[in-house]
This record gives sequence, C-alpha cells and structure tokens, in this order.
Amino acid sequence: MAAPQPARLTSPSREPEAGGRDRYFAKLAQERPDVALCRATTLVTRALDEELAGRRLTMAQQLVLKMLSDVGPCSQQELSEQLRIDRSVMVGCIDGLEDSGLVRRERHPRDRRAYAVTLTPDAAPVLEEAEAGVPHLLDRAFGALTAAERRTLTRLMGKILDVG
Amino acid sequence: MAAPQPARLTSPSREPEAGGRDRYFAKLAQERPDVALCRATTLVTRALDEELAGRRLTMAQQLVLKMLSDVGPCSQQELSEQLRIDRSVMVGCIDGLEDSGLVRRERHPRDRRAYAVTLTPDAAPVLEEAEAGVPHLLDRAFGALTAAERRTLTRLMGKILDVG
DNA sequence: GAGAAATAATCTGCTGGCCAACAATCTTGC
DNA sequence: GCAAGATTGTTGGCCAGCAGATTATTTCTC
Repeated sequence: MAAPQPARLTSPSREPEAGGRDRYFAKLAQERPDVALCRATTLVTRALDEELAGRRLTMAQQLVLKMLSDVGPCSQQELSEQLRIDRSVMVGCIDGLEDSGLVRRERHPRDRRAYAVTLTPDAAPVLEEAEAGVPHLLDRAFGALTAAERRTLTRLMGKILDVG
Repeated sequence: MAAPQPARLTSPSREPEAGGRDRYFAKLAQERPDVALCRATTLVTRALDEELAGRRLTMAQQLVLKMLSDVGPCSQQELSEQLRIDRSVMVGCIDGLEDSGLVRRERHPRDRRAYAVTLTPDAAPVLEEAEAGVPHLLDRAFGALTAAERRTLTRLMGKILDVG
C-alpha cells in the first residue's frame, strides 16, 4: 500500500523510534475524524466517571432530576427520548432514584400505561448540589479547550445531532 | 431549582407542547458539551456500524491492517497503544484477522512474550478496498459538517487527545 | 361498541469496551 | 546470578447500548 516496509521489529527496550511507530496515533487522529471523535469521547467519559465516582448520582440520574425539575413530571418514555437514554436503561435509572427517595412513580392520570415520574421534596437539595458540581465536571473533561473552543465544539455537535 | 413547575402532565395525544418539553434535548445539548459529545458519538458510531455491516472488516481490524501496512510488523501491545484499543479487545481483533488469513502471529525475535503480528500477501487487496471506502464512510458519519467544520472538529479532538 | 393496531414499561439476550487477574517472559537491583 | 518487579498476551466479569418479546393499556377502524 505504502512504501516497501522494513520487516524489522522494535526491540523491547525503550529506544524512541524514529519511524513514527510510537507517534502513530497522532497521525491517525489527524487523518480520521471518526477515530479522533470516538477516542476523545472515551477520554471525556472516563473523566466524567472519575469525577462522579464519589457522588450519589450517576450522570443519567442527574439529567433525569434536572429535566423533571425543568419541565415537571414526565413519563419514562419522555425522559428516554429527550435525554437520549435507552428505555431499558431508564428503568434501572429511575429504580435507583426511587430507592433513594428522590422521585416517585405515580400513575399518569390520563394514560395508565405510563408513569408520571415525579420529584419528591428531598430531590431539590440533591439536584442543587449536583448542578453546582457541573462547572468543575466540565473543566475536568474539557480542560484542554478554551471557552470559545467549547462553544465551537457544542455548535459542531449540535449540527451532528441535528438540533439548532 | 427553576421556576415553580406546573404539576401538569402532557396528554398522551400528539399535541405539540409549548413548554419545550418536546425540544428539551436541543436545550440540553446546547448547555452541556459533555452530553452533546457523547450523544453525537453514539450517532456517529451507529452510522459507522451500519456502513461496515456488509463488509468483511470491523473498524478495529481495518485500523490494525492500516497500521501494519504503514509501520511494519507490530506487537499486539504496540497496536493497542497506538490505536487506543484495549489489549483484551485486540486479542479477538487479531484472532479474526488471522482466521481470515490476513495476518500471522509470528514470534517476536527478541521478546518471546510478544507476537510480531505480520501482514500476509492476501491483506493488500482487502486493505486497499477498505481504504477506498473511507471517504464514503466519513461522508455518512459527518454529512452534517462541511469540510472546514470537519477540520475544526479534528483540531479540537486533537487537543482533547493531547496530540499536536 | 368490538376487534385491530399502536404504545408504555419491563425483561431478556446480545454485543463491545473496560478492568482485574493470571501465566509466561523479560528487566532490574543487589 | 538471582530474586523482585514489570510487561505481554489471554481470560473472565461487569456495565452501557441496543433489539426483540411480553403485558397492560390506549387509540383507531369499522
């Protein structure tokens, strides 16, 4: 495909390689936006997980509380759709919140197939604490980007997601 | 947290909601670059998977062949590090390529712990075909972005990944 | 109305990525 | 030269995301 390759192998010792074998990823990330995107997301996800490790809520649960606080009681279906979390994952997510006493599964008054997931009074302080940690979370995940670059990233993601 | 929420629930019928309940994701994606990035990557990954569905190679296998072609025989460790694919995943990846007769696991001459994963002659045309499909793949994944935007995205991902 | 089709929540199974543990092998410190 | 530690490939376990099947309920069609 490319130039005839030497059949030589790196020795196991740590001599810095001239042929770019040890910097191959940098080249790959420049040529393949898909790979760069996936690997960067893995890093960001790991940073988020580390940051959330000590806290009471998972990211999904945090988003659920926030949406309930913003728009009022929702069915699991609505939460799933708007937060882009799979229905089957949402079940366990709400289970956890219910066990912690932060939401209740009430019946939807007009559709008894659906629940009306509703915040309890206990949820407010927990949500507030979680929201207060978001800036630090973002700094940890996107520390390499300036504020302007983060806005650019948000705009590009918005186009891929087809929102605005 | 926000304004006092109405305890009202959406009726099950499909009336477009004024309160932004049905556009909540758009707002979320604008406020939370982390969520936007993760959801966009899910979309891109799905597009890639659909595109690769009919082909012989997975994305990981394609990257392995390309790297072997570019830098010559490598240990699985080197492939793992540079392609950012976990060692345990790399095992199955190379297994598949070996079963297809595209690579061989030879012993590393100086380190008998490691293999020297080596391309076979059969690999060249398969890799060439895969490489030929990359532009179409990227168009499918990033169709919403212009060429300039794709370059910007690549640059931002590079900063997160700390490469150049 | 009555039956057919659609929908909400749930469960199960499948896949893929990540982490911990393991045996074989290499490297290092003394 | 030898024991302690690191490294390579491998396996198995865990979790998220996704599709399919199921049950209860609602909506649509006649």
